[in-house]
Amino acid sequence: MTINAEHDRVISKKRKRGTEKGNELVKGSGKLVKFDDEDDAETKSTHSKQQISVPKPLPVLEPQSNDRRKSKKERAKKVEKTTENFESPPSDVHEIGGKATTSLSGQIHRSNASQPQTKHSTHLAKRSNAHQRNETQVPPHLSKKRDALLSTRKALPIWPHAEYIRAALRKNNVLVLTGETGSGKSTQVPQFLMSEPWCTKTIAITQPRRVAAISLARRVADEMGSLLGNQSPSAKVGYSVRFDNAAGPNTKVKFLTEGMLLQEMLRDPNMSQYSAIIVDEVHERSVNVDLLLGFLRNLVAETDQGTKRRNPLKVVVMSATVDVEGLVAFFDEGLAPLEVKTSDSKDQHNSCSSDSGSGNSSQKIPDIQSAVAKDNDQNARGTNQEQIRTPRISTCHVEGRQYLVKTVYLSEPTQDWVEAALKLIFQIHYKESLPGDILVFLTGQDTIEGLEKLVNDYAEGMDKEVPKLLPLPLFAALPQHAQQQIFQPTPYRTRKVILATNIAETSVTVPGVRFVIDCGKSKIKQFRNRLGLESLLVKPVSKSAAIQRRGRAGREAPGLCYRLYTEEGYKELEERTIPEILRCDLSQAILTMKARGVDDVLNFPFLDRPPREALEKALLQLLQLNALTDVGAISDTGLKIAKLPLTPTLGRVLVEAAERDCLLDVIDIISALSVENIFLNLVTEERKEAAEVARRELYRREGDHMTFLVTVQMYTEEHSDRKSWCEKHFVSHRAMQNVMNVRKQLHQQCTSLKLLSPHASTTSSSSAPSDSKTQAILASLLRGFISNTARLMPDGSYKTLMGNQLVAIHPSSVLFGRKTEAIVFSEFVFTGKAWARGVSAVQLDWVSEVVDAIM
DNA sequence: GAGCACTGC
Repeated sequence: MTINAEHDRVISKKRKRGTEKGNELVKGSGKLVKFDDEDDAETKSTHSKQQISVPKPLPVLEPQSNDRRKSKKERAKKVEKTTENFESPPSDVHEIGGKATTSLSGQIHRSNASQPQTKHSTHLAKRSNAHQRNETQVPPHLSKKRDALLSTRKALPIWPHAEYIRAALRKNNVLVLTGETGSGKSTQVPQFLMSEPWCTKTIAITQPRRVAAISLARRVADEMGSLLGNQSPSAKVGYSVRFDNAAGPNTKVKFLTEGMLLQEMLRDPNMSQYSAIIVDEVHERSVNVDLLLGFLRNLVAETDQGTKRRNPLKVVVMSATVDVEGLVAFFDEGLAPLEVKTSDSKDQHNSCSSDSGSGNSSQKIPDIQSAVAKDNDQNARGTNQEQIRTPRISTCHVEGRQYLVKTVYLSEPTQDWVEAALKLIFQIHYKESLPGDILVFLTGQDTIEGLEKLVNDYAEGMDKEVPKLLPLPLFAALPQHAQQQIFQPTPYRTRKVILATNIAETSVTVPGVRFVIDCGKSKIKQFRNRLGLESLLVKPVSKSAAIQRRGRAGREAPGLCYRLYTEEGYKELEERTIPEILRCDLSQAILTMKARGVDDVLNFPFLDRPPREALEKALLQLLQLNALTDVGAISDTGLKIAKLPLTPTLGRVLVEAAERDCLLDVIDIISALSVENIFLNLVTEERKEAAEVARRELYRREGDHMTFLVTVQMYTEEHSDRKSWCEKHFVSHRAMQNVMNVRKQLHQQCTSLKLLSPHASTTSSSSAPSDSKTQAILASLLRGFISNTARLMPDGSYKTLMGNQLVAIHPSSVLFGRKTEAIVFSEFVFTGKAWARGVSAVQLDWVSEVVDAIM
């Protein structure tokens, strides 16, 4: 049943029944099977099953005010009690001193350190304090904060492992550290290492996302009693993300995004300013992290052989889930074969492991264990003698802090998980007392908005005694202020229902969630090499993603996770999400490798090796862009492109524009292409029509790219009130601010790459672009996007010039519905149909001109 | 005729 059909059904039913309310919902719903969930969802079959009883009559709800206060008090009591009984931190104190929760605007909501701040006077604390005193004068308010935080730090599961971690890295250059959410690894490990004898320079610690890098840096600065790098020259903690560098001359611990470190690596291949690189959140397996690990493996192998660096580079690889063996083998294979011999390699794998987080267990330092010897290594050397492996890669595992979450499956599979989710939302709402918000994982904006409407419609008919339901959508394209709503305190007698995409899986931590509903699907991007087309389709999630989603229910208290699929369905899921590097267009990654000096990309140490076809396709593409020479070496053009924060195609467009004397215009266009949609997505017909009129002065018949140019130009020329200019034209002000950031960065980089004269004006000509200018701009676009061209067919459809692939102009394009002899487009996406987005009209002979120039 | 999950430089 579609959302709309369901919606109609609901409405008509509501009209008929009037007062029967939400109870109706659960009737006829598939029965749910419930399992007790220990740690391991995979072993369910042995667990006792129980049928969830379908709709109880309306639960009698106690007066909420008392109820809520009482339960809070009770919980507080529980914390105290636990603290008395155990030396280890109470499990209620979740993530103390660990990650700060970040909202999307970068605001930080730190978890309260509810740990009583008693005076600890262990020798560790003394040592730490004395150490700090000797170094610099710390302003009193900073040292006060630092001392207050110390007890919280000591309560972290990772704290007892400090000495082990230090010893491991004194002995070996590589440490693989697994630690679950809340273990404190991201904040503590750099602090453990910074006063080590080998640590004469900076420690870098990478994060996949900007907000994480910034909030962790703030947290660690507080813990160390330091300012941030840009606040004072003496600051010891800093961060570096795009558009925001807060690292100072004395920065000892530097948090940065993976992409930022890769860029630094292009300038300084040996990472000579760092003593250690900590790569965090490796399990997310971004393309950047895969490249980093490959580069680091080579670097470690080089320093292992005593070249280039004075002190060997230390590498810590940190990951949440366990693929220790794989990571250990990965780094070990890079090292030179060892001469010595030893007994059975299997027994050598003893690692440090925390004692279920109880904290006081591991004061004794375990032996540093060795990497597992690889069989094929031995075979390669053609000897029957057993090889000795001196320990070379250390491992360590630290428990996290997570409450138990029960998992509930459907007893029968369902096609309509929107309906199933709707039923469950109300079932939970009627059955479970407050507080406890619901987080629903859905696939996209469409289903989210559909379900939001359904929940609202149903909720209208609820009894007045029943607490209210507040559905809140959450997806990346949602305006900032709307996203902020999930961080607002829940109103009195209300339960929030957050309807989210997988943005809530990693990027945004939603507070207050006790119930998770997981539809088991998500939209996955997959690049098709042969067509040069990326598809975005709804696919089943992996087990690890499902586990991650479930974990969102247990961050503040024990929780419940409802999976809108059967237990059998769960077992059939892939173990892990396919790493991005196996799914994406590799041209940018390959260019980065070439720029970093990797000549033989086919034999680059990939953690997961992309298929040869994908690598070759990317090489071919780079060759076509003249980023590589005929022999496959990086060209001058390629080097320039690699340093730009753009895909190789867009980088090539920019270089071409410099030659065709339209660089400033093309920078404006590319800046607009680099951010999310600059034109607001409008819902109602009324607003859509109003927008059509208001944007008339922006739209250009040449297509989207010239429209972007005019929009950016008019925006920059608006000096009085840009915000109201945006409102007037139904343009996203936030997107335009991002455009201006990118534009400024591109101006700077083009200047330093000598594509732009330092004296050039920073604004493109304000008057409407002449025909010849327009043609130069479109020719530059064609140079990069020559394979993204299509011609009009007699039947009115478009087919790509290379590949004869059917393609339609996307409804968001200003050329939507228009017929023109040929088009060039900057995006080629398949979502049920092949769409061209970012489309410009061109003439066929321009296309052949560019083709001739390339051949 | 109809629609994009999420990061990052």
